[in-house]
Amino acid sequence: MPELPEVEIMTRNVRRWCDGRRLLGAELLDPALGVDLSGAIGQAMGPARRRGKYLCQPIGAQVLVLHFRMTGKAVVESSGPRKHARLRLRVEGSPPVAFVDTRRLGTAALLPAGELDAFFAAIPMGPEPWPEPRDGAWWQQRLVGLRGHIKGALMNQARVAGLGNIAASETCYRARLDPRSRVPALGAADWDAIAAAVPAFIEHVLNEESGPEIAYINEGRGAANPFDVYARAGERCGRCGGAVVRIVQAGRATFLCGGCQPRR
DNA sequence: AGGACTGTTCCGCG
DNA sequence: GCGCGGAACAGTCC
Repeated sequence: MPELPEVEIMTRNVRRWCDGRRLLGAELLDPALGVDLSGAIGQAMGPARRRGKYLCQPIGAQVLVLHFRMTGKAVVESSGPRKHARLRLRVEGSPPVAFVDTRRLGTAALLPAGELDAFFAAIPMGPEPWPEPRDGAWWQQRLVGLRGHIKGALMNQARVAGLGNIAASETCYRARLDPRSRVPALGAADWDAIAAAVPAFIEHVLNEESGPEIAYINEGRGAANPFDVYARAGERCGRCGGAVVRIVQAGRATFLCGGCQPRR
């Protein structure tokens, strides 16, 4: 699924496609999505915003909340209907905007704008790591009490929102930290390194992937891999020349350089 | 054929 | 009670 930077890109795109325009119609192509937009037809759409990995699109007095899970995307259908579209919004003066989601794990909800805060309050989701500056002390405080490895801790949405499987590997790489290091073993310098690595990674992805549609590196053969270690097992580390390896943590793939990410 | 996959939630275990 | 890891969800692509 899209992680924080990809959802940020999609949010900016949706804002450009929808903000200030009227919703002319909605097609629910996958009833399992379970969202009824009939009451929102004709309403003006406001600026989309992001919270964690959620995208929120105001429509009149309501908000459409999307979560993309593993394979979801918000796309503009400028060249016709897309395969795996689950929901299509017809937008005044703009091509349709579709929620495309191959594996259909994504979710959607439509709620009164006034209930959005309560909606998020009911989801265990910590504060945003970006764009507000966060220092090492902030990170240490957010992850205090966790005893597992740092990679899993970085992905803990209840502590800090938005970082996913790729961000966790890439953050550890940038921080020169073995992702298997236990949280209690980290020192002040490690927390500072994490604090610097996270925004650097997010902004790198925003620069690399911004465009009308985010690309999954395992999708087709087109997209170049914008990451330093993710999906680069067997390649050389661009920093020390060591070998990038793939390991499994909690059932998920982790990538790291065996040469320059010592364990704490 | 079998496994992998940018996420979340539920369950059992320690 | 809390934290952790595995399984399940689902479809496609090697």
